[in-house]
Amino acid sequence: MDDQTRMLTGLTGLGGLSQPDVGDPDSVRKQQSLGQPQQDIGDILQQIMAITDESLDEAQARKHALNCHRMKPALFSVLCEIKEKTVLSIRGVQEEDPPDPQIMRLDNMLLAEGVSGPEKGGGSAAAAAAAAAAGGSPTDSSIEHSDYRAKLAQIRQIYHSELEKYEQACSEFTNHVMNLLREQSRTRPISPKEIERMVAIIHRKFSSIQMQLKQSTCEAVMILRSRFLDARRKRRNFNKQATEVLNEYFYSHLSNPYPSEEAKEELAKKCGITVSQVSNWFGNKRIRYKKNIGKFQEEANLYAVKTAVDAANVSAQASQANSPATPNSGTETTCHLSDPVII
DNA sequence: CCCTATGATTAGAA
DNA sequence: TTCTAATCATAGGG
Repeated sequence: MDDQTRMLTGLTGLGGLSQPDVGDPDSVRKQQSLGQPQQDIGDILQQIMAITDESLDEAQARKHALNCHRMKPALFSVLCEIKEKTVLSIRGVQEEDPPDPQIMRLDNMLLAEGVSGPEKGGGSAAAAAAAAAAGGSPTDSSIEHSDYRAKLAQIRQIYHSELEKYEQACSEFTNHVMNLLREQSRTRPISPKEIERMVAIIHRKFSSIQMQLKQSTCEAVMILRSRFLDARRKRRNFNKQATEVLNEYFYSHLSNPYPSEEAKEELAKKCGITVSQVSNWFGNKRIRYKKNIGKFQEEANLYAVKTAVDAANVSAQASQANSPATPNSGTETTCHLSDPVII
């Protein structure tokens, strides 16, 4: 609408070209009043005022008339020429900005914290449940962990929905502007470069909003993290079962108590703790055992017996599966003798 | 309270 | 990088 007005006034300014098409009812009076500038301005004002009263259909009709005017191509080429001259000055304004280091830093942090990027473990609740199930019984540490994860997931969700909203708004706005420019390009010359520039400006504006979002998300994660670390400082002992599993492994590999990465992972899963906790445990255990072997002798014997008993139980269970009434399933030999079973 | 056990953190070595 | 060794900070028992 605004552009139409400009177009119309522009044309009238170029020697009343539009008047025959526009159908100005006051054209006669206007010609008469050429010698009186005040009167002329009054007419123009009236015309302008009249435009605002026009219905959309009328405006559309005017636009169409304008586009079909016989002088239009000539005018258009003149405008193109003018544009050609002025575009050089516009080009100088164009600035090239490399990826903002600030936003890159924020991106990296969000990625590292698992807020952006691919979803890990498919949500906090599922992950916590999986951890609890793997560990047999849910430990305090896993509860705290799940709490942290839940909070992080919440932040993550908000971040993503906001980001999506911004992106949608940005593309919508860009589309709108592009359509507007395309529409305008029928009546005034617009180079693709200009459209590109416009889009870049819009994107810059929106990315500055995104940066704010990223910044506040980072802050939220930092606060959550510090609170979680504080909570973690309240050390919880591992549950009995976990300690047993770890000790069993330790004493049955006493000659080389260095579990491989895979073994650590399995132990972690069995105990419902993290791999680094397993590493910490073995680190502590090795050094403390080495420092005072005597103190741990009793424990060592206990676990040596335990593993032996467990082994016996395993074979006993295997035999019981076929004859549950077996009273003394002591050794492998008795098992073999009482049951002709494949183990 | 104190004392010991124990999980976590750290610097530095391998 | 992982591992050691020292150390910190808390849990838990008396």
